[in-house]
Amino acid sequence: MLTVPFEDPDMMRESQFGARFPRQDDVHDSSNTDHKEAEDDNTDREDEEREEDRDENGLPNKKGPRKKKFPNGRGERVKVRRQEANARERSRMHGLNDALESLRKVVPCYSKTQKLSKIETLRLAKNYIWALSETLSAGKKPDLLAFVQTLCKGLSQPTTNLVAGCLQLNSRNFLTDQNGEVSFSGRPQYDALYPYPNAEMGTPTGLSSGTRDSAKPFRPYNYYASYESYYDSASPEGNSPHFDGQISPPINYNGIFSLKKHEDQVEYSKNCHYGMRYCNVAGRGSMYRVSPDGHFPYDLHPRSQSYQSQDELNTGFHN
DNA sequence: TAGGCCATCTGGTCCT
DNA sequence: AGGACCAGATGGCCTA
Repeated sequence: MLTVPFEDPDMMRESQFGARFPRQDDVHDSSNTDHKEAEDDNTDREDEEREEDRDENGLPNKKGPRKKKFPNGRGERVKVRRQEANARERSRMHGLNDALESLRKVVPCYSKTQKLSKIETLRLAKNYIWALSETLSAGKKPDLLAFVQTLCKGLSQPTTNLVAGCLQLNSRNFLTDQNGEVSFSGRPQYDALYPYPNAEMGTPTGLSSGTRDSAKPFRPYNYYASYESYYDSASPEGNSPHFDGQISPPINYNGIFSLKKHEDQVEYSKNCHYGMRYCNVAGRGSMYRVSPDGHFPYDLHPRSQSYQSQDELNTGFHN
């Protein structure tokens, strides 16, 4: 239950996140609410008094917002409606925040203790969708650094640090410049961030060797160039003035690229802590799950299969 | 202390 | 008429 009953002022003062936020009566008069109630009761009378305080042109002498004048009894009804509207608005915003919290949980780097801000959550989600879309459409094993750089594009430095930290990267490797561009400098802790170091750029989808040779040495790669190749014509961040609202992320698999519907949200929440898990492949209506165990996002598996390592992968992103 | 982030209130607009 | 949605204003909390 997100909505706190409006009738309970004490409850109203506690947000769902535990913080105390002021109500309007706090703002105007923090001493007590009785004064506010008394003030409300006198609304109509005040209107009458203000009516007398006018200049020769009939304009009010007092500065500040004027209260509307209502016939007898109507002011009270307007007040009630305003209170009800406030309650609905609070409920609506709580629902919005709840949805945002759900979004936080399915983008990388979810943390209960260090929550992403609203705007950063939206940016990261957009980048995440973009990066996954690009990876799927490319049909190649991702360059993880490029993937992370895409995730961090346009994010604030603290959020970039958080993402990098979640991936056990040295955040200094992902420097965000003044334009929001993320550039790479330095050598990544490749084995730590890339669970399948055998990745061979250019390996066709589903044809990866699948071997996990963690001893394979890190191969130098032009990460920034790879990253840029993701954006020949568009950027996931607002740096490209043509992106927002005009360019959609790449569509994959015959134009079908969808998150699992919310109708069984419980299962969705259970299975999707890490992020996007299901996609409708080739319009066949089958739900496939991207298996981190199978070198996500290359190997698509029927949803019926279970992957014990999913939680392990989630651990890498969520702390 | 300034700035970022947030919840809340509020009035306006649009839609049913 | 009433509800949903939106944006501006406001003030509290937190952090660098």
